[in-house]
Amino acid sequence: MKKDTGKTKYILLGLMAKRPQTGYSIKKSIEYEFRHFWQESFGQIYPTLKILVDQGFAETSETETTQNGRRTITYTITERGQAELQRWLSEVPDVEKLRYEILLKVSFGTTTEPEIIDQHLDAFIARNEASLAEMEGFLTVFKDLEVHRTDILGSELTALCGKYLYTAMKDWAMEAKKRISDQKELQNETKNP
Amino acid sequence: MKKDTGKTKYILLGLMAKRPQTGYSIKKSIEYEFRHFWQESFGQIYPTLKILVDQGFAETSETETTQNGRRTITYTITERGQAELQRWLSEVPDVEKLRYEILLKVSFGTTTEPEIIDQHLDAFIARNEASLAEMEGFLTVFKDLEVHRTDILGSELTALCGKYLYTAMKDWAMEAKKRISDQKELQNETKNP
DNA sequence: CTGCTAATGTATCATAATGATATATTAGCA
DNA sequence: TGCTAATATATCATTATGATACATTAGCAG
Repeated sequence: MKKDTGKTKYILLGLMAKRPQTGYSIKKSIEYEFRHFWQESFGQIYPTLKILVDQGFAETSETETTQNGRRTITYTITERGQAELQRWLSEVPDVEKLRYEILLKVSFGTTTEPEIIDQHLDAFIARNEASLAEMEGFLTVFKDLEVHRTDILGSELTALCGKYLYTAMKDWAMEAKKRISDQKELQNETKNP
Repeated sequence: MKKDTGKTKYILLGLMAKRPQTGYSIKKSIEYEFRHFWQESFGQIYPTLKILVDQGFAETSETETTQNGRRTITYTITERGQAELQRWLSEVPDVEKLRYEILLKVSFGTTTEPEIIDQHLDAFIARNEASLAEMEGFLTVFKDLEVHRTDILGSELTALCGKYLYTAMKDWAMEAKKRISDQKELQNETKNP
């Protein structure tokens, strides 16, 4: 009987609050704006949309065939859905969950395989620099838009978070490389005095 | 037939490579050292340990009753397990997965509920400051240890990553608070000129 | 105008991960 | 003596992930 949906429910409601959405457009929106901090799969999105309708938080304007002839189901948030979104917003957010595989490798491999770890760190730095550039691109776009447009502040703060995060991770990786190479030198000195 | 175990397998192997472990000690080790960047549940650990034995990557020295009389199963990494660990170490690590619920709330709520978001950000800052202090505590301990001990470099780099991360997140949240309050002021000015 | 690929769209499934809970023993402490 | 916390193994329902299947259409190259 207890049909709940974890956190997926709320990102769907939040996106529907901006405009009606299809399952596909929700997936694309998350990939575009939240990819770096949140991810959802079709396997979560479609079933959750159905549950939201069951619970009265969303409505379908099922246009079996759109102007193009392609079958689409558009979901719109209801008033109850709006209320549910507000209720969730006022709750204290959960502690964030991270899974940094590179950290496991660094931790387990620095002493045995310093060269490999060094390569991983190089790739990690490149990846973080790319993300950083993406975030700065967003921020430039937002800055160019009208100052008084309040509806973009949310997106701006998301990009800003990315900027801080990716800068920090890049800096960490550079420092890590240095410490690993320092250690290697130290070991060489002890061997060949 | 295809019995795989995702990433859980490798953190278990990595920890077993340091010393033989029980399921419980693995859980505690992860909570102690990797909590901030990786988490595993008993629901993953115990079944995975069995699979590792099946696959020949670990061995049990099943002491049905230890010195204390409590039943424990100690798992030791095998040579095959060591090889598997090395194989994984040399693979390019996956892109990290994050789930920052606060970011969703900030994104969906800044304009409609600025006061609530401000409170969430305060709590977020406090939480990140606490984690930062924890990381700095670790780093102090490591610095006090012998310089030539290479086996702690991994742990040190983990803590350092935390230091960078939590500093960045704290700074972001402070900046976010400022921008939200700036926006509120702007709105008030337009209302009462 | 034909054929190819990419994008849009809905949907499911096996696998993996989470969180809670059950069970039992022992250590420490008031 | 009785309480709570820690140690230890284990399972289960719920959630989440990643891959795949299927169908249509838009755009483009030959």
